[in-house]
Amino acid sequence: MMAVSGYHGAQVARIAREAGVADGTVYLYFKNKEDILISVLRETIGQIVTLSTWLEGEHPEPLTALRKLIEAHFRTLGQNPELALVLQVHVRQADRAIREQVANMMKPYHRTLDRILELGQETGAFRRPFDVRVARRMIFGTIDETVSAWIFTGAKYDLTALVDPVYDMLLGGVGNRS
Amino acid sequence: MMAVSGYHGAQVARIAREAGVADGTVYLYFKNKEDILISVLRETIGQIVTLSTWLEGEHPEPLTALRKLIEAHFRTLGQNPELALVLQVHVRQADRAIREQVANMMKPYHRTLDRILELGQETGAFRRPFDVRVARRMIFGTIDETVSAWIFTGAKYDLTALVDPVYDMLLGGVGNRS
Amino acid sequence: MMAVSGYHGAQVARIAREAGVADGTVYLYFKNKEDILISVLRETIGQIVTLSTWLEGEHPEPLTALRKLIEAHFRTLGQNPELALVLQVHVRQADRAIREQVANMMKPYHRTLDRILELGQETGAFRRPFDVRVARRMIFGTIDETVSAWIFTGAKYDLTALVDPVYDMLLGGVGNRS
Amino acid sequence: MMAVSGYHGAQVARIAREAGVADGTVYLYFKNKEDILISVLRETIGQIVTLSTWLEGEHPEPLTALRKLIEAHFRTLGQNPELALVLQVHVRQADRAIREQVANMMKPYHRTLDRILELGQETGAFRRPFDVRVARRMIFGTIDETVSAWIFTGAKYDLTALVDPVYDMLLGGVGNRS
DNA sequence: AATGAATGAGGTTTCATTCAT
DNA sequence: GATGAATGAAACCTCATTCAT
Repeated sequence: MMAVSGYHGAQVARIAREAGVADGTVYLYFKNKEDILISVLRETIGQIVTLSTWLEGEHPEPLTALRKLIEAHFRTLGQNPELALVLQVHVRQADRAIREQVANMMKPYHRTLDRILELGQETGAFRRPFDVRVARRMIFGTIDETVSAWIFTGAKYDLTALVDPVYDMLLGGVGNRS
Repeated sequence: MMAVSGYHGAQVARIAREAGVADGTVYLYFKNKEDILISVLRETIGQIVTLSTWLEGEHPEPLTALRKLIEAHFRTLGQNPELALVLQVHVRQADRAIREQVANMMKPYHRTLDRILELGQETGAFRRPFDVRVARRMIFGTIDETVSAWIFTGAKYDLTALVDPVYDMLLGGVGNRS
Repeated sequence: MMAVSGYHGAQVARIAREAGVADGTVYLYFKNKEDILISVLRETIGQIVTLSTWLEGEHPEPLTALRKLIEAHFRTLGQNPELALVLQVHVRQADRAIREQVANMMKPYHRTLDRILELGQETGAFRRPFDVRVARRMIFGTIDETVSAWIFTGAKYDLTALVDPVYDMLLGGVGNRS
Repeated sequence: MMAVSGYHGAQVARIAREAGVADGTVYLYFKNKEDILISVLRETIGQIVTLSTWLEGEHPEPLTALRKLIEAHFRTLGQNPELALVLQVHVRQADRAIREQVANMMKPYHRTLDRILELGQETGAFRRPFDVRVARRMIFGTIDETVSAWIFTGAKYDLTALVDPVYDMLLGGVGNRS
């Protein structure tokens, strides 16, 4: 009951209407408006986080793990532009408290990335030396910017088609090493 | 008079208070609330955009141009955390109209990046093949995420110290090509 | 619910208070402040206009029609001093846009008056020659001034008692033709 | 200095600009905004009132006096549409206190009208019986409506051309006495 | 005498939240 | 459980008025 699908970053009245219930009914399921956003986020972010952790276990090879991670991220949001909109746009409209909660939710994801990177450096799959935090921010920033660009242009193309180009780009960088 | 330094994101009353003037005074210098934000942004973004264009002309060598671009971006925002906060946080809280104006302001910057990338591919400074848009989003996304991380942790360290690590990361990627 | 009786001319807060509801409640029934005034006017003017048109059809005899018109006008406003106050005072405080809408609402009334006057001239009930517009303005101006005087003195006496004196006055003028 | 010509029913800033002085300067000549309106009114109404009293003395014959009165009224306002606008429109936008002051200023005018009417009834120039107040309201209402119509259509035609038609109308009424 | 930048009270409108039904 | 009419705090903005220069 009361699927939190229709969060458009708008008035509670609109959320209620899109969920097909009365305004007051919303408050039977959520404490307040902030709680609605948090719930939507927990659901979406949780999905990505859970998937990333599971993938890490499933694919011990760092290169494969990284590729699967990107794929999971793009697939999850690509299948649900509405939720991507919330994540890329509306979260940033929220106040400090919410943004901190989101940051906390994302932490496992960042730690997974860190572990993949560290393991890859140990196994020689990734080159040395680089600061793991810098690399993590590059990976996350690139994914984030790619999703945002996709959202802002109207989510018209297939996001998963960018998994390999982005993966290659992150792996090889722009420089010509030869 | 009425320096636009104190834009902390929210009510006109707060902006006025932080600027040390009465509510109504704000409207002697700005048409409306949106105008305040746009003004702050034009100033900051304009600075980055102008600098990037100038740097491109000054440094014909693509690798140097890219490094200088990152340096200019980090230096401009690093010197003014307050404005960085507006750019990284408050712009995204604004409505569609403002975000589109910001996107337009940023276009020259993106085009500069594209030109640097294309030139680098021609001269062999950058490797082939890669999609310029994907590369541009990686570069911009990485810079953006790096600045955001800096802001969210309280702008405590020196942002320009990250110019070289980020530059190297973007150039080499995470992969081990040997 | 939310009878539009309590329009006393000024702040929405006052209108709300006099209607016994909260400020925000007003906006459940009216789009904005202008809409409140327009609604009150449409109701009152509509009543007078409708009545005048109906009377014109009912009483083909121009003299009777004119008398009935004056009676209808005085009776409608006489029964509702509050609405008369709005019509005689507050409309004139409104901006150009509203006054033009009111002028449009009144047009059928003026046309009815014109038709009665023209018919009366043809049948010989009214004297020739006179400019219908001048006559119409005399009739309307006299009615209007009579109502205004009644309002400004506190609506203490019975307005309908003036139907015959005004009717006689308009018919005979002040001059002594003998 | 500071001719009160440019009262457009608007902001003090506009009045000041049209008078070619700074905002603050207005307050050297007027106590407050209400005082500006009152001054403009005293000037205009005073002119009409003075003229009407003088005319009454100058023309002992009631019929002539009435005609001269209408002429004075139309000529005064006809020569100065700006002031007519204030009188016909902006006064009615003012609050109760101002309207009462205006009513007081107009009293001598109304008394003059009353005296002319009473004298006319005694001399037989005007017919008996009619209630002087009803007649006065007819005369004043007709004049007022005629001026208002002239103003609202943009003050394009010559108002004084209506002196005789209106005078005849008021004298003869619409009825056919034969 | 004159200025005009600054003020801040007060107006309209929105919308998250409540509660009687 | 569900409703949705009603609420009222709070936001933006205007403009008559003041006062240091």
